[in-house]
Amino acid sequence: MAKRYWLMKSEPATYSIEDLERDGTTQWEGIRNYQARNFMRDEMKLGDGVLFYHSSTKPPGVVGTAIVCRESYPDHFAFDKSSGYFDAKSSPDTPRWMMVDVQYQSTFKRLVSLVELKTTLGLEEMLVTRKGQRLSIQPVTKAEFQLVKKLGSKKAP
DNA sequence: GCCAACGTTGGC
DNA sequence: GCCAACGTTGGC
Repeated sequence: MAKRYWLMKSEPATYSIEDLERDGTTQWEGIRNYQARNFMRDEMKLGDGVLFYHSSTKPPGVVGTAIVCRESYPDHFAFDKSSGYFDAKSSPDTPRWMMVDVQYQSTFKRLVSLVELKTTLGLEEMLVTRKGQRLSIQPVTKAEFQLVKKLGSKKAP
């Protein structure tokens, strides 16, 4: 199975690339959307590349990269009544929600903004650029991953 | 199984 | 803070 590539959104107020750099690795808990869960459960494999995207910020955009370092397992925050991610319909016997762990890889020299993704030849097809696209985990192509990484590792265009 | 109501996401 | 887009829920 060839290595695949993903874009994962996070609100920096909740969890930022700086947090990931500090922690080294993190659990990607709290995904409560079936499509996103299915990507984690069925398709994200050890070693896959991740574009780390900051959402709900000015401006939103890709800020670094990470690597999938643990394949899917139950999101136990769904079992914890005191967690904001609690879901009564998920239990240890029949877990509804899954998560993966990701490992810090790099912080870009500069943010590659959503506007730039939309206007860069070769990136305009990325799901994140589409109106109304809210999926917090999205597949990206190898070419898109490499191009975004290249843009982010250079100073402003 | 339809669909209206509601909640959430996330850019602007 | 607004609101468009979309997903989920629940009555029927």
